[in-house]
Amino acid sequence: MTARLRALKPQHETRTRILDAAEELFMQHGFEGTSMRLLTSKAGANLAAVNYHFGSKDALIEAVFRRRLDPMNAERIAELERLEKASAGGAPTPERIIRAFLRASLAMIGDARGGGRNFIRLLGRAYTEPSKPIRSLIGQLYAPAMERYKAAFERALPELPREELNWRMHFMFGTLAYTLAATDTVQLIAGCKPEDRYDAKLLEERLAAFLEAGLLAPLRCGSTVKKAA
Amino acid sequence: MTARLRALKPQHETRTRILDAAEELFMQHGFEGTSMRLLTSKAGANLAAVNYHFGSKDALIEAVFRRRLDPMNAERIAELERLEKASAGGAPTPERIIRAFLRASLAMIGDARGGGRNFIRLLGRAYTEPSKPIRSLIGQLYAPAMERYKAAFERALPELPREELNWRMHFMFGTLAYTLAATDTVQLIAGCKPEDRYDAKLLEERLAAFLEAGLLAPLRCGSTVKKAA
DNA sequence: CTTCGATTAAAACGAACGTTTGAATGTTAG
DNA sequence: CTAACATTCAAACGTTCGTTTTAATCGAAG
Repeated sequence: MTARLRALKPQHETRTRILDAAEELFMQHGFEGTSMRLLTSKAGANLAAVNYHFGSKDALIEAVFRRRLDPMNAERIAELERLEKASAGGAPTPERIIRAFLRASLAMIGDARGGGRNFIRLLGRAYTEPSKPIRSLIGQLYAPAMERYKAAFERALPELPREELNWRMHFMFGTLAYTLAATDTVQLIAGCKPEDRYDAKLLEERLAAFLEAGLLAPLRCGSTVKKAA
Repeated sequence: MTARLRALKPQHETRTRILDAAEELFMQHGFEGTSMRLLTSKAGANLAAVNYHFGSKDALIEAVFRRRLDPMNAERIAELERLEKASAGGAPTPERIIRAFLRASLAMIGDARGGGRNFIRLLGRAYTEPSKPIRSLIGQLYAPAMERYKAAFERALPELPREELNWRMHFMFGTLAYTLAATDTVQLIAGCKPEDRYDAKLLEERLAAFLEAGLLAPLRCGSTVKKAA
């Protein structure tokens, strides 16, 4: 009991140092490209520390995602519920829902010191990660928030066929993931000012405008989706 | 001279078998996750064959991309030039430019037998690849087509600020890359019929509608982008 | 001070990696 | 047939990987 308490502090210090180092190195070199030796030396820990504290490299990867993704998704859901309460009965507008979803990601982009930026870029990469366990972990961690937002969009866009909504959410998610994951070196389209790239406010405006328009795009069959509110 | 000619057939057989196997395995397990032993055994070749024919694993990776990307970008540019010729002087509409760009990617999605589908998904992953040499290779291979399309969009949307266009092209590219790379397991938003996922025609309609709307989205400052034609 | 549990440290483990080597093989020109 | 060539093959190279082991270190409780 007490023995566990006194052990918590130093344990957590090393644990978080490892998590921070892993976050950055996984982002820079990928999971397989990051060796335990490089990782532990960057964290200022012994080579065996990862296996002692986390059990294995795979368990460390999972811990890296859980540390940030759990609170992030909780925040996303809270933001949505706040929004729904504010609109008292009626459904929030698609734009507001989109902005609520974006906000948690964009807040982390601005957090360069705390490592949030590293994580958000790492996360963007994880969606296209070859390793099946990692992808299913991400999917599983995301699922609750995803369900809530899907339901919110369905209520906001009752005229949009469900299947079309699925696809458009897929597209929206891809745009966000790619935008976040893209690094300075993958500038296929040159010309974005580097200082703007991490400006959360600017990014939110640009992304929200693009995504809202895409989500509300007219259907090919002639009928258009009426803009709510 | 003649010695080179007679050697070409068997050489190319093994080479293409290796390229095909690499394409599929790189997509499934990533570059670092694919060992030469697994790769060569799948290709029905000796372990040393890769180093004999390509020089190294990295050179093989480059060859995998070049084999498909060079003709694909040439096709993209040809499609655009055809479009510009058809519209005789005036700029093609954004929708047509978008569709021209999509077509080359979507044509490969339909090509499951020839391995095109494997490659297109591999390509989607490569944009967020941690390895710097790979990213810069992709960027370099894409650059010529990218410049042409950027110029085409600039002519089609003279009222859209250049910087905004850069961002929106970035978004569009992300949507496409993510959509192509997403595998069956990364179905964060469930509900897409599996048989629709590889239907090039359907995908083109859905993507074109979404991307065109996003590209033409009204600017926040009040002024909107007029739809051309 | 002693004891005990948690943590750190150094060293070694076997396995798998990309690559290289040198001989065997098959194919074609002279 | 023989010589010359590109290709294939089995084997081994040295390195690095993730993990395990065993001993040292530390900090509070008794």
